[in-house]
Amino acid sequence: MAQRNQLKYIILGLLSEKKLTGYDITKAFDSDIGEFWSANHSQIYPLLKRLEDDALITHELELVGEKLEKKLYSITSAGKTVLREWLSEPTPEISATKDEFILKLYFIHSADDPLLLPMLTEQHQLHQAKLTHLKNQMSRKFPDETSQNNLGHFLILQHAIQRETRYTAWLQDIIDKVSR
Amino acid sequence: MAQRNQLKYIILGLLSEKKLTGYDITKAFDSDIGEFWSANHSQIYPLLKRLEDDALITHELELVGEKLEKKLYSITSAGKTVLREWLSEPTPEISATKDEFILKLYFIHSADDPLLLPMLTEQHQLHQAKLTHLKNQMSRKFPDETSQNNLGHFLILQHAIQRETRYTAWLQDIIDKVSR
DNA sequence: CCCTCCATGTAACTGGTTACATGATTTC
DNA sequence: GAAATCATGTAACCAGTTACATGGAGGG
Repeated sequence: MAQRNQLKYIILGLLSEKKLTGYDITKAFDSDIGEFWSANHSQIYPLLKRLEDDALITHELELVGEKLEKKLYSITSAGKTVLREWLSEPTPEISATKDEFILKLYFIHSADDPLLLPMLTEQHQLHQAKLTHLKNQMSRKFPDETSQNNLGHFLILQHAIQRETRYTAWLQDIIDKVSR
Repeated sequence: MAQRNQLKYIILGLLSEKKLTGYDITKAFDSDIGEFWSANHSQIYPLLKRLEDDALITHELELVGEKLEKKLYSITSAGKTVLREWLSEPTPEISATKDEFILKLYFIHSADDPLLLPMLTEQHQLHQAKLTHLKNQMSRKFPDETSQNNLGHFLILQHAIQRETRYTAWLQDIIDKVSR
């Protein structure tokens, strides 16, 4: 997608909470944020430089051990303004959910197609695993059902769990009908 | 996404049903397939050329009126093989659902944030509209609840309707809690 | 004759992935 | 001392968007 840099806002959003290195930001996509977005370090480092050029962030050097200097980035007030503006803007797009399985399914015209059942069971397993993972995340991050100072994260997890629950149920339903 | 060309398979899939021009394929993304995928003609035309170079499709010229020649593309048997192989392959990725609203929500930490309620109501309206549209599509395309020779399309519509139903209910639930 | 739709292309640019490349620190 | 992890970058490439560009056919 050659769209308006959304990664930019993720970085600003993360830095608005605390100071982070490029490496920390990269890591964030393996955990929390990885649940619904992805990015590689090769994309992050150049973007950090660009954001600093635009004065939305700055960095200070921190010495680790003898030689290793890491760059601790923090958001500037200009950066905070840009972030807040983005949050305030309307979000009128409903992304086209590019799910490859759904795409394949579109080209399965008949219930008799021998590919159908294997496809369905594979996806069911995947989404079941994802659901389990999400539920674990939920009980790890929000053990006492209070969303504390992290309402957004709580809601997103809740949303994802509902989505995967619905997805697996849908698949199960088709499996039942097809294999009957 | 710089991933394995999925558009390629969409084109092969569409051509496996009937002969189409580049224009027809472009149009397909405004209706049926547009429900879950998007593509521009500027991406389609060069790809058609590439697929023809790879002998997965061919074209014949058809004269319209006096001068206008349109290219009617059809799939070759090599193309059919490639399509079938793609359908047979596992689909082990769960795409990261890049939903900008979800992203924004992640950075809303408190229920007191004045941006929260407007965001929620905006999204509720959008997804409600989408749901209505999908239901219309369903009754237009499958008026008598039989999925005929188009099982895949039927299932995808069903899935999308369930997804949007779930999405709007989730939003409504948060709205109720926040505005209470 | 004008407007809409049919029809096909190219160019410039941005976003994102994969691969290349290097070196320090920590842990076992 | 070896392996895993921390830490930062660049280069090549592919996917996808926006804009540029052209012209015929059909309907009113």
